[in-house]
Amino acid sequence: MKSFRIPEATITRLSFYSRFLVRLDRRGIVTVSSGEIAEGVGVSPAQVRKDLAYFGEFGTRGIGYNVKDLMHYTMKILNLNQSWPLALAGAGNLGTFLCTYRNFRDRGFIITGVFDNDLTKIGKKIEDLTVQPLEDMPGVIKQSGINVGLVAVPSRAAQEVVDLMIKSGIKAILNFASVAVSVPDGVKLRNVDMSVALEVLTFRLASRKAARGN
Amino acid sequence: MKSFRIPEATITRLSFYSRFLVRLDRRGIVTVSSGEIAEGVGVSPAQVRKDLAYFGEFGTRGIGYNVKDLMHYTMKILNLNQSWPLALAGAGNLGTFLCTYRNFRDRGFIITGVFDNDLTKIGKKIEDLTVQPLEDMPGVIKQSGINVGLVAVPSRAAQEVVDLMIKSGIKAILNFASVAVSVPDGVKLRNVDMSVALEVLTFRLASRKAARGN
DNA sequence: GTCTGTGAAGAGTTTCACAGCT
DNA sequence: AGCTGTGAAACTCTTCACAGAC
Repeated sequence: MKSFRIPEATITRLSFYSRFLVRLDRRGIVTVSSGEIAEGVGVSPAQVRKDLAYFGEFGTRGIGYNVKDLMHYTMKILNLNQSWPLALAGAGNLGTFLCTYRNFRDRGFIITGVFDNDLTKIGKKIEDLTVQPLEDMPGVIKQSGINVGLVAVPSRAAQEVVDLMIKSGIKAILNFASVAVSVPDGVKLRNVDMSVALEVLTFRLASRKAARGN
Repeated sequence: MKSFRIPEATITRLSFYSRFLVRLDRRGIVTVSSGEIAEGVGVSPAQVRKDLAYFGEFGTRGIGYNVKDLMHYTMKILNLNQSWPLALAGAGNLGTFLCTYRNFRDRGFIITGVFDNDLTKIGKKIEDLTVQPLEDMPGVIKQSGINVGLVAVPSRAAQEVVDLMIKSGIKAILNFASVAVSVPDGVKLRNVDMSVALEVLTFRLASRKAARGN
């Protein structure tokens, strides 16, 4: 544990390394080299070593890394050795899907409350959850000590919901609405927009004739 | 139109600029400055100007940019002045959600075929689509001239489905499975993993006590 | 005065290449 | 011999700051 500001990209890759190590561990593999990790997640071996070096010395020269140990280290760095309760605003198609999304549960993210202000949705059962009125959200967040919120409401309602979450004590927000929302200092925010990813893809696709590959 | 290799990040931002401009245009706003765009999408004004400069000179000094014109330019750069048919593999929770995802349609991405090899899913109606057997996918892709594929199958099946798509003539793939898949040169690939975004968030959340904010 | 377009400086990230340990 | 950990070099991306156009 040494450095100060760790690159965003390093954290993202750490998350991939961690998943890859879980898979190796399940297959009973004991030792792995930076080259094998690199191969498995699609980066360079030096990158893997540099990324890990931000957090300590986890390997053995001449040998590589112990899979179980490194898996635990990466999980610990990402704070995945605990489970994270989540508050979800929005019970439409996206919200409903997120409740069923296994990747969240597999990594310790548990949706604990679903909220909407649409009367036709309140009371609806999604998996083992019941959609609650939005005005109950602050109480539930405070009572359950939830720190992380998911915003899956229409764009026009996003800022309002974000404000309400922050007032309720939420410290980090994953925003699925395709609009920039503002948060005060100290609150972490990330946006996820699946169609942005598609647009990058179609841009590259069409420019492949003009410029060279990729 | 001048530069050669345009940064990934520039394309991503262009996609945000484009959305923001659509919104301005709907509100009847005629002119916008780089500063206002910057404010609206959360980047610096110089960044906005640099990004646009990769593709040409779209503004007027002393005035700013014409909203309608710049909107059209950005759409054209991203190849969104056409509609893109998509092939979707996987009709589970994620696949079903993607069929209903309005952000895709709004930007011209139309899911044209849904495929699965689960007999309990084949024949199921999702919106106006019917789930077809996976073995029919190559035929549909070729016949409809589909270039872009969405992979929403379980991780273990991802590589197999990707290979099938490529054999069928798909040139770009958006992979939602949380596993690295490999594609030959010339095929574009992007991965989307919503829980990675959450993990970056929880990392920052927990390290805020140790280091300084964000 | 306002705001764009851009070369140059600055900051940040990745790759190289090798010393050092097993 | 094999593989990690790491300074230094190379590269990429962002910000600065100002000339030029309105």
